Amino acid sequence: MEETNSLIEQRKAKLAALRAKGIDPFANNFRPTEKCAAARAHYEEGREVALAGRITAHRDMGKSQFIDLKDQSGRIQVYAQKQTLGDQQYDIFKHLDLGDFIGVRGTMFTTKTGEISVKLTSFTIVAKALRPPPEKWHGLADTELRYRQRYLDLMANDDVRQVFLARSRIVREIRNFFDERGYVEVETPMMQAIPGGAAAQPFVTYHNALGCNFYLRIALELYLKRLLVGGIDRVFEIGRNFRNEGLSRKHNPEFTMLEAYEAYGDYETMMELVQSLVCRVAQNIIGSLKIEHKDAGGNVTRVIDLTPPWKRVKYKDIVREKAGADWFDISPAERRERAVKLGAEIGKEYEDFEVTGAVFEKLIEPTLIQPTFVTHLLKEIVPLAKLSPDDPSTVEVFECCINGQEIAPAYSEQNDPIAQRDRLEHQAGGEQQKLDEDFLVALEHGMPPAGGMGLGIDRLCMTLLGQESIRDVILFPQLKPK
RNA sequence: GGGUUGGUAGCUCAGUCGGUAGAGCAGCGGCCUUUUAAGCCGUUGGUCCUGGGUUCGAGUCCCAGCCAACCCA
Repeated sequence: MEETNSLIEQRKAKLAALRAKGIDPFANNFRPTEKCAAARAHYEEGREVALAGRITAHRDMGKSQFIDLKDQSGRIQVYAQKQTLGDQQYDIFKHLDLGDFIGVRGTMFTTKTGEISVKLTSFTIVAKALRPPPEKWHGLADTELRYRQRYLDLMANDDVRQVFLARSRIVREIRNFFDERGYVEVETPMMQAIPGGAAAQPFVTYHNALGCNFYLRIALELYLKRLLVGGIDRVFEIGRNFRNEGLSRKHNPEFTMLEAYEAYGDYETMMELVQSLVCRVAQNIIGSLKIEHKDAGGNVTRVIDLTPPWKRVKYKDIVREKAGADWFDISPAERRERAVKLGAEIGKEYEDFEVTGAVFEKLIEPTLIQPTFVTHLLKEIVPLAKLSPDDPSTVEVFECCINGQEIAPAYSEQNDPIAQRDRLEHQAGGEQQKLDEDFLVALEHGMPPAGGMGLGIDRLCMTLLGQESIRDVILFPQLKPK
């Protein structure tokens, strides 16, 4: 059913009136010569310009009109006089609506209040808007409308638009970084018969012609390692992962992951890489290594200082610090009891290492606001990494935490096919179909030793752009269909 | 899954103790040829999220549901 109201009816009537005058309200015959921001930047009294954009404000002075014209680059004021346009054209111009797209030709001048403007000589309606735009001063505030109809959010809220333009620049800068380091960007399957590389619930879909189920990928890892086997020594991918889990301020079911693998590197190589990457992006895109996060009132709530070198701490050490120096010496039952006492939620089915993991997640991770590499996690947590030679209960791994969130895990990749099979079989717990046999075959053909890392692009953007919700760095976050 | 808060005009929001549904912006008409959240005068516009209930009477109180944000799991 088509929803309607009197404002839409009025605009449709205007549309019909324009057509009755022989005007095409959706004419595609206007070619702007420059953007609004460029026109303002290259001001020259009397210079002729042709600009196109949306009408975002309208000030009626009787025999003259002011409008604000806005395109992707910014806004510029357009001034129309009855005298220069003639009665007919002036009347049409006067009855344009907020939200309409028009093309304008005119000459540049400065008003007596000092605003660079365009004195209109002619205009073309290129897209009539049939619905009114959001309120000009307060913008669009309703979160549900902002997410469901993001185009309204982008048109009304300039700070929102800036966030997404910055996200685009961040991703481009990441690509430049890897390109300069000789990495090859690839694309691997999103639909996988066996979803591997992480512990997460996948989404299932069905392929009609092949007659079988596929899973949407939960990680990029196993395919990128196949490429190491194939001889692509430095490889990365930026792409969507899908995890069938709850939604929250920090979780969207589909999210963007960066993974990178470098042959003959290890987790230390990756540590340097993550630190350099994040610092470079911050410096070049945000313009600073000190990132301010603000509350709704604009007060600075915390400052994240990315200045290297970042703090390093071993997982066991930081756990001992918060959970007791004897944490790893007491019995699993005692650990469980103490974890509960410390306020961690412990599921009945949790294994011993998961109890420690819960303590880390609940008590430690949220406190790691400044960038910190937590290294040498327990081997059970990361089955695809190499064991540490000096403590084989841990692996050569780090988890990079910033802003109280994990944003980048990395490790020295396990390339011993027999050890890898043992670890994966142990993790699968006898469920043979969960084993990606082809990945193990690939390893048996020989994979060079390598360092690998993953980095959540959405969370990096939250951190760098001062956003407290993942929905504010994803253009169309998942919502329940209405 | 649990808790808290919210859903009123196209948008941003008021709505008192249960008693005729309000403002600003936007729209429409009028005045104004350098305004800029333009101004002034007039004016249109409502499934008060949905469905029940209580009541002489419900935007308001009660119950159930839907959607969202936040917190917790």
